[in-house]
Amino acid sequence: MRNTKVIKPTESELEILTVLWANGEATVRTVHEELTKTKEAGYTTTLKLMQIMHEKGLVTRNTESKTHIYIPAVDKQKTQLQIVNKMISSLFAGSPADMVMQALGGNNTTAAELKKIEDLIKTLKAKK
Amino acid sequence: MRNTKVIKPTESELEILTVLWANGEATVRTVHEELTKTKEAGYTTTLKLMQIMHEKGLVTRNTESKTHIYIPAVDKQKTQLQIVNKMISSLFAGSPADMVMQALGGNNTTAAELKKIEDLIKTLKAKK
DNA sequence: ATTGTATTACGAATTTAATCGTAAACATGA
DNA sequence: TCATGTTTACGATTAAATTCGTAATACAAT
Repeated sequence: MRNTKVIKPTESELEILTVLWANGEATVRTVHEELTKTKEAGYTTTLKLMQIMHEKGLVTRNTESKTHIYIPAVDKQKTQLQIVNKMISSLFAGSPADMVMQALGGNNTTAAELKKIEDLIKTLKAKK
Repeated sequence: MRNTKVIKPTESELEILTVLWANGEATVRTVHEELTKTKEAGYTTTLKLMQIMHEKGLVTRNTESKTHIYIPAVDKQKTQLQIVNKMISSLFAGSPADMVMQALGGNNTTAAELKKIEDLIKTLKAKK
C-alpha cells in the first residue's frame, strides 16, 4: 500500500494549508499577509514554517523564479476528515452524532446551514 | 467578566479529562489503567500530567487520603464546544455545516446516528 | 556599478509538551 | 519492627513546535 505515512500537520501548518487551499497556490508573502490578518507573526517565521512543510512533503514548490511559489501537496478533504475523525474518537467516544450535536447545538447555525445538513442526511439514508 | 482565561488542554490532557468526565472522579491509577487500554504510557507520566493539570486548574483534587482523588474542573460540554468551534473556524472557514458534512460523509455513520441528528435539526428549526 | 529592497537559507534560541528515573512518604501485613 | 508495595513529589531529560536574527542572494532602479 502506498502513502502509508500519514503526516499530521501542526496547528500552524493547518493555518497555512488553509490559505494555500483557498488560493490554489501562493507565495510566502501572500500566505504571511493572510495570516497576519488574524494573528501576529514574523515574516521569517512563516517562511521557516513553509520550508519545514516542504521538507515534510505537505507542500511542493516552484523555485523557477526567485520568489518561490508554494502548492499544497495534501488533499483538503482528506486532511479535514483525518482531523475530524481523530477528534471524534478522542473527544466524543467515537460518535459522530455526539460531535455534530455539540457543533450545531452550541452554535448559532443558520437555517440555510441546517437545510444543507438535512439534505445531506437524506442522501446518506438513501444510500443505505 | 470572570473566567476570561481560557485554558486550552493539550491532547494528552483531553484524554485524561475524558476519563474523568466519564467517571466523575478518579485516582491516578484508574485514569492510567484506562489510558493504557488504548496507548502506551508510564505511570509516573500520567501522574505528572495530572499534577500539571492541577496546577493549570483543569482539575481539582481531594488529598485527604494518601491516594489523591482527581475531579474535573472544566465543563465537558463547554470544553468540547470550545474545541469544535476552534476547528470550525480554523479549518472549515467558520461553517459548521461544512464540518458536519465532512464528519458524516466520510464516516460510516449508523442509521441510528443519522436519526439522532435529524431529530436534533427538527428541534433546532422549531426554535427559530 | 551602486544602492536599496525583497527573498531565501541557515541555524540558534525559546517555548511547550511529554517522558521517566529516583527518592521520600505512607500503609499494610508478616 | 521490618519488608514490601503503592503513591506522590521533584527534577531532569527528551522531543517537538515555534520564533527570529543574520547573512547571502537576486533583482530592480538609478
